[in-house]
Amino acid sequence: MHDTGLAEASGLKAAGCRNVTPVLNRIGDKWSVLIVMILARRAHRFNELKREIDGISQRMLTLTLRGLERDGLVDRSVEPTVPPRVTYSLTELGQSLIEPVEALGRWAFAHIDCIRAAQQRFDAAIDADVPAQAGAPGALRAIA
Amino acid sequence: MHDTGLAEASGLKAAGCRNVTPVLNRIGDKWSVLIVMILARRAHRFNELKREIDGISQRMLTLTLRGLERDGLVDRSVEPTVPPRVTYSLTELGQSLIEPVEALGRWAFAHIDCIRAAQQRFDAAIDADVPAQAGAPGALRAIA
DNA sequence: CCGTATCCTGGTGGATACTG
DNA sequence: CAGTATCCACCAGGATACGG
Repeated sequence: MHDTGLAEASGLKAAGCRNVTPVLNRIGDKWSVLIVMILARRAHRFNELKREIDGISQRMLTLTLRGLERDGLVDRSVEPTVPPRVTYSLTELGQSLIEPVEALGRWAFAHIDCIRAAQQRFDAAIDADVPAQAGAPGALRAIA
Repeated sequence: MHDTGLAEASGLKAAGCRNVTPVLNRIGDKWSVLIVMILARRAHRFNELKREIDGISQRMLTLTLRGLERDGLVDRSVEPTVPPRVTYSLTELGQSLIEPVEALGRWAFAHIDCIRAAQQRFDAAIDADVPAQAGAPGALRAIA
């Protein structure tokens, strides 16, 4: 395992985390990654995105798009026709994000079964330990 | 319908996203990645983690740890001494997460300046467009 | 030391109605 | 079409107190 990166002893610990955190906040939110992945295929217009995602509110689409634009990941171009024609696309920076995100996606895809199995084992163990009746004070089990 | 690669040029549709989303919810939360990265260096005991993170509440530490354990990323071992000695460490699965997360970390580190520059440009443009007086209805600008 | 139970607040995000 | 403005429900998560 090459250790070129973050987890190296002391140096990058705090520094590395402080750099990753804001990025995580962005890609960790409900819609950003999804939008980036959709725009990775091709540029989309506003309502095109809204239809494709379906489940997102206008508000959140606008907000997320603004955030991505602010971070320089997405480009917003307006053709001053009437009605206005607004097209969203990935910037170079945005495209460079695809690779690490896909790496994560591949990891998720590769291990999803493993994770689900672990979850079921865990939940089963809980039930075994706690044959408790309804209403009994549980053990912080808001996990399930 | 097994799509081996997540995002071939045109690929990555809903199926891929549904696999990534739960993972994103985990690594996207406030503490999970941080904990995983700390445990990547060495196993820690509960209060050791609490001290190292400092800013986290017991509640969230417990909750996050439980979540990671449930997903099979973290192993919790209790030595039945008194007082109890509980040690948390990464499982194999947990260790395999380090690589893609570090990839993201490297991306963040490499582009953080670029992002901050974009943000400042964006904010400056907003201020230029809106020399508005205080109290004026702004344009969804809860971004800054 | 390692948690759990309870209370409470602030922010996230959905629904809805309105505009250019 | 492409947003904005406003209201509101929900719950993540901090503070605190207690228990094995």
